[in-house]
Amino acid sequence: MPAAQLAPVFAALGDETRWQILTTLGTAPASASALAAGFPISRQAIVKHLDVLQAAGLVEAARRGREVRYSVLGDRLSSLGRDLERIGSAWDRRLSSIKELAESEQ
Amino acid sequence: MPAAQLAPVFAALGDETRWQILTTLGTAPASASALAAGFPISRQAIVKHLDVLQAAGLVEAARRGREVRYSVLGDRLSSLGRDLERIGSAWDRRLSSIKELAESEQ
DNA sequence: GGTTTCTGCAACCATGGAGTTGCACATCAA
DNA sequence: TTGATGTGCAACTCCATGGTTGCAGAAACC
Repeated sequence: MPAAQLAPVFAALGDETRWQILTTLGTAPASASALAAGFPISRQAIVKHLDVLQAAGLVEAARRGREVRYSVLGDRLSSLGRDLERIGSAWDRRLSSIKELAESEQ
Repeated sequence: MPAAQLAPVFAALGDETRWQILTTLGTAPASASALAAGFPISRQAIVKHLDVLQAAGLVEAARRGREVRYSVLGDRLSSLGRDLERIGSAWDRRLSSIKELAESEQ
């Protein structure tokens, strides 16, 4: 039953800025300051977004000297995608069987 | 480039109550009033959630007499899942190639 | 017709979250 | 040592959103 606790992860994905951060990190790992240089918002705002993404397990942080380098976790997104696909097709199967039942009872 | 405009859909999915509504509708279609009977919140709150889900294309509404019956759109969730899976594995491929490059340059 | 049962609209409240600024602390380079 | 760069912490503002209540209108049932 992996359908539980999906909402927090989707909440993390449900922000346009966060998606831009993710796609940027999908290109190459980067620090919060480096990211902030390419965005119209403050470094602190970027850090907050990174915290959210990290809490959702979509990003990992690695300290290297005085800087913290963030990398995207693509496999997490992939497995999430597979979960979604499974759930969606399960719904479809169930609803189509209900439909058939209704039609046969008509 | 289907990576654009994903955030709004995930924003719709990023609410626990909305997930409960979706899974309930995944069992069988229902009206807002019928749904509200099974939730600790008002019918109006349910209606607002259904509006959000409908705007995200995750649910469809069909008027039947005086009631409006909502059904979940499983194929939408499935295709969303496939998109996610694709994006995530693309990130993984790119990052692992960067890693190899860094190691060979070491 | 009268009553019940749905839906629809509007106003309202309160919390969370996205963003800001300011400052202190740590690390690297000169 | 000094300066530059990067991070961490805290307080603050603003508005989107999840929730409420109240009432009016339409459809079904008696």
